[in-house]
Amino acid sequence: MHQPTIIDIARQLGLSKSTVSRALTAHPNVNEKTRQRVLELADKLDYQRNQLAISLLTNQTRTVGIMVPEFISFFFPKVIIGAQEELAKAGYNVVICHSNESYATEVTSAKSLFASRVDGLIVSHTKETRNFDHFRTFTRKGIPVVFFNRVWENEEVSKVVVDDYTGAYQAVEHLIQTGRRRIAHLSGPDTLPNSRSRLNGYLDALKHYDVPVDPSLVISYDLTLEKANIYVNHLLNLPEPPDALFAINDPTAIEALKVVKSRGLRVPDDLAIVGFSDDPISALIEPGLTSVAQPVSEIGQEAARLLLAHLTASADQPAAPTTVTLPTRLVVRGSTGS
Amino acid sequence: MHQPTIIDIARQLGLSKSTVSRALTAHPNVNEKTRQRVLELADKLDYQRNQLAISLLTNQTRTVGIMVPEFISFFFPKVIIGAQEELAKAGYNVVICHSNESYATEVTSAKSLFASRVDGLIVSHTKETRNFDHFRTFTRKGIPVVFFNRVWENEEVSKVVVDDYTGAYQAVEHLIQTGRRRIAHLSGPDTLPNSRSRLNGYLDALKHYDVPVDPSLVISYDLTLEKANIYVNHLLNLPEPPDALFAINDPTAIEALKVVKSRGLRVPDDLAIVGFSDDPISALIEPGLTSVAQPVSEIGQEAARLLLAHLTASADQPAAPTTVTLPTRLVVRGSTGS
DNA sequence: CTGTTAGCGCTTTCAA
DNA sequence: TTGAAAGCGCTAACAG
Repeated sequence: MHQPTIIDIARQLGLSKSTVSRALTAHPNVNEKTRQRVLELADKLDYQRNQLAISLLTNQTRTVGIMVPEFISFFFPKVIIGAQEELAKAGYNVVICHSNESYATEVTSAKSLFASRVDGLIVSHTKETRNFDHFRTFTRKGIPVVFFNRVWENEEVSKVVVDDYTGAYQAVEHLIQTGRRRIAHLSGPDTLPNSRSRLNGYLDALKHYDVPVDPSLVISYDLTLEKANIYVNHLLNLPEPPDALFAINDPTAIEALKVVKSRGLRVPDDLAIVGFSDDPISALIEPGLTSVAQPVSEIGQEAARLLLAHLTASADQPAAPTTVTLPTRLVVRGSTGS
Repeated sequence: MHQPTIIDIARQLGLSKSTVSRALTAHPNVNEKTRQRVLELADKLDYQRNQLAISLLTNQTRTVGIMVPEFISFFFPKVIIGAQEELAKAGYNVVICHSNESYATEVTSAKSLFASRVDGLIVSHTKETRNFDHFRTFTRKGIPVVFFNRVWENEEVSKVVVDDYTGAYQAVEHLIQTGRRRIAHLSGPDTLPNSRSRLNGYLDALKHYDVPVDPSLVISYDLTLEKANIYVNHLLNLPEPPDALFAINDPTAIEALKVVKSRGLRVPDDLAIVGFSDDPISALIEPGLTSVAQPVSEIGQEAARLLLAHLTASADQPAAPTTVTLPTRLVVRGSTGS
């Protein structure tokens, strides 16, 4: 099972390996006839270049790592595809790692990506991540890291986020303007910046419309569906239950919808519901789920563009860390209206 | 931005790089004190081993490539996660490629994975793939390739499939037993083996129950939702429209459901619908979609196990190509019953 | 246009 | 227990 190398080709053709290398890499300084002979034999031997050797030598792999906490929901796969398209145009390959929301796995993956010398990193971290040392390993060595969705706060790295605050604000505004007063919020862990931004949007909308904030209607939880189920039931069991729910994301909102239905209540009459991200499922269920849409593919594209900017920047002319904020858009469906 | 190497450590400690290498790789023949000194300095310098160099030398990357045609639907991500879990246990990393159903992309990805010397491959090919030479590059060099879902036919490679035939048979049997006689089938391209198996299950079920086969009710298409929409409308416009539809997959079935509803018809009264794969969405929509469930994670785990068997087999004791067939299970919901 | 040489970072004999 | 040397497959000066 010996894999042919340029030395095999060189020997069989009575050439030096440099010439073979040149012929194979479309180097100008090679006799056209020589190149033909090399190409032919390479084809015949089914020669496949060894990228490991090249990367070791050139000190670049032309590979980018993408780290996400999960990729079962539509969001992360779509971001990845968006990023991959941009990266592919520039000749970069992509290695995808999903941590399954586990900090330990994230650290291991980061180490492994570093060991295989990726040229850059695009990251949305786990909900457990509080220590970012495994990413500092990269930045300290000048390997660019771009965050999206869940971003490394107070750090000089490029980031792509959406306007979570305004998205949340508009969602709650919509609920108020359609007559709701007791609006609950199922929020994510406050380690996640986007979770906090959405909470702030919620609070400010209430404030702006003089709707009193009831702390018992604001619950922060760990984003598991089991907990969502428990908390929605808890809210509905309250002596004064909410008349609306703004959920941190669509899976939570859909879980809420199931709970409401299973209790024989109606959406939106008994509880209006708004989600976040506009998962395609939202349009398929009944009633349709009102949701704050994010430009998902664009997030990936933007992250890739920022990374490429850093990748192509020269050492003496480094690209400055940039934060790109993309707009959200409220999509109104049956879960909040008629 | 110089990355420290074992030579840096060796120099600073007045050792040879061999000793440093031994200390770092937990080799037994190193003085414990020496090891401590090395480990300490490595930590201080933030030394990270260069996997490229190791792979080049050892001729193994401990990396496995997984190639899928898409990963927006729940199926492929879940297979990947299942495979990844198994592979991680054995100390293998995973590189994920999605071809976006493009043959050209698949070929490019395969070349790139080969160039970076993955130790093995797990593949579900695109619907366009008819030429498998890019996979033969691997098998010919003794690099194991395991197919799943969409498999390389008539080839001595390991495969993981589900019992598509029986799944389809039971779906159609269920439709017949609940009183349907004009059962349409939206089938996939006949380049895909599983598509043909499902078609055969459909045909045999009709035959077994003496339901005449009407060729105008069997439509093979390219799996795009736009076409699905057109063909469902076409079927409903027939002078004698079908009273049931067996769809090749859940997205198609859900598209059909939307079409039926948009025409003011009812499911299942006017058209009963069955899908394939039991996408989680199927339980969320109304009516719930009857579907043939596959053991998705197990497909990935099984594929990983087969690959590992090949990976750990010695050259003189190679693992034999094996085909694993996993069972399907009909999940009945509102789209075919009350 | 082609060959020679050095070396990317690491592991692994073979000697000491 | 440690060091010296060879070499994985390749590219890139430098000479010729």
